[in-house]
Amino acid sequence: MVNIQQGTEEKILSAAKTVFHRKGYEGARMQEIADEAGINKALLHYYFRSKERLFEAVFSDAFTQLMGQAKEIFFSEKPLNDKIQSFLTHYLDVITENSYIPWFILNGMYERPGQMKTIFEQSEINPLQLMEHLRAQIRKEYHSDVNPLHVWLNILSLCIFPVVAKPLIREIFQLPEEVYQQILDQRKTEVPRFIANALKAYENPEENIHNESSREENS
Amino acid sequence: MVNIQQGTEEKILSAAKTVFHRKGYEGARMQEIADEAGINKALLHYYFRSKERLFEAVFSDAFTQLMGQAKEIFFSEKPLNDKIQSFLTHYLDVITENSYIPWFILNGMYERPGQMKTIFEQSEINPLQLMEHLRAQIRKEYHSDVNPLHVWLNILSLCIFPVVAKPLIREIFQLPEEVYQQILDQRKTEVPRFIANALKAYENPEENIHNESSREENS
DNA sequence: ATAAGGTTTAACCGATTGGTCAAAATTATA
DNA sequence: TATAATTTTGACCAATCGGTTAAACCTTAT
Repeated sequence: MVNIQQGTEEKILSAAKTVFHRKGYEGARMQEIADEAGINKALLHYYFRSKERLFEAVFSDAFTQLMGQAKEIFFSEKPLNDKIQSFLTHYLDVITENSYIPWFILNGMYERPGQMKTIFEQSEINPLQLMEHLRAQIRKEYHSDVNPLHVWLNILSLCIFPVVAKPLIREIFQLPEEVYQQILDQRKTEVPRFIANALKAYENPEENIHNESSREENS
Repeated sequence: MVNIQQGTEEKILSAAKTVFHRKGYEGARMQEIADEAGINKALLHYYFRSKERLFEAVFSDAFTQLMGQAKEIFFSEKPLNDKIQSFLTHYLDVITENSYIPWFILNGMYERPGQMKTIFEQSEINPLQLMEHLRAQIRKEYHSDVNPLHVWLNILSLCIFPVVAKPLIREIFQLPEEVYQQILDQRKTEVPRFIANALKAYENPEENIHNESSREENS
């Protein structure tokens, strides 16, 4: 009984993931999800009560899949260069299987902002601890007091944006899928190198508003 | 007659922009656009025939507004550092008035990929020329043969992603609107500096697949 | 064999949606 | 002033949508 029950529920989640990932909450149709799962539409409500709850289940899974391992990577003791390369490798592996995941997560923040809050509360990410860890690492490896939030934003930007913007960039440059994939593969080494070079030459910025507003610590 | 006609059409475009920017194609309602414009819903079809055509008109305007001046900036003879700062200043000014524009454009590529093609064909962007211009400039200013597409992707990533991901980052870090705005303002100088530092120390990558696949030119 | 519980289904519902239309109102022209 | 052209409107349409329900079916327990 348990096996059969989990079978249907997991089929629904897998189908919902496929449809929500490509079309977002508003664009997804419950009938399409049911068709994808090979079941009657009423079963969607039997197991998940509503479209919204089904979406939240899918979003939570996606966020965990993308950011869960990122936490381990960034809290490890590896050099920053290695961390970035590990994160990019992990991230691009996730993207290979779920190419819509970054757009899906960003889109979820726009379509259902209120509902996403509880998912982050459950994600156990401690951003301030992450910033402190990053700050200490930058000091040790690059002798710089740069605001770690900017560095972290730069790392995320360089890793995630080229994937999210893939349809746009491919259209502008008329690039085939496999050429763009090669470019993304190259970035596994390009991005860590770019960041390492930037940090090597970094000078302390004149002011540091993030520190002023969130944590009183200065050295 | 002409004045009155343009008045209604422009009211529709302004209202459509407001609604499409926030809710995307699927989430926007024609009745809501009509309400926003203060007119009867049938007029939307009288002037634009369909929801899709109205969306395309709005998308085209948005793309021109965001990337039109970027072309001038990047084809100018200014130093690269100044170009990036100008682009960021322009970009953040556009964002101040239309905060959803970057997401709207990226999202448009996912929601209506087919329809966006004609808009790029009309945009008169010559990406290969832009890449050559950038390559020459990097050689002259930084004595590097780095693939300009990577540099350009890096510039776009660092400029655009923090705006697109604003809801996500603010949620993760629990940042108030004005604190995040200050962070974005800081990036007007942080990003050009980060890029300049990275380029100063750049070493030529071992392989260069973009060149292999699109242009046979090597030095 | 029967009962209970869980799963599944076809049919249905009310609400919403993009789009249409004939007529009225307004504006422009002769 | 009369007519033509354009703009605007209220009413309406068919299709779609998320969700519900009673009944049938299947599995498990007694």
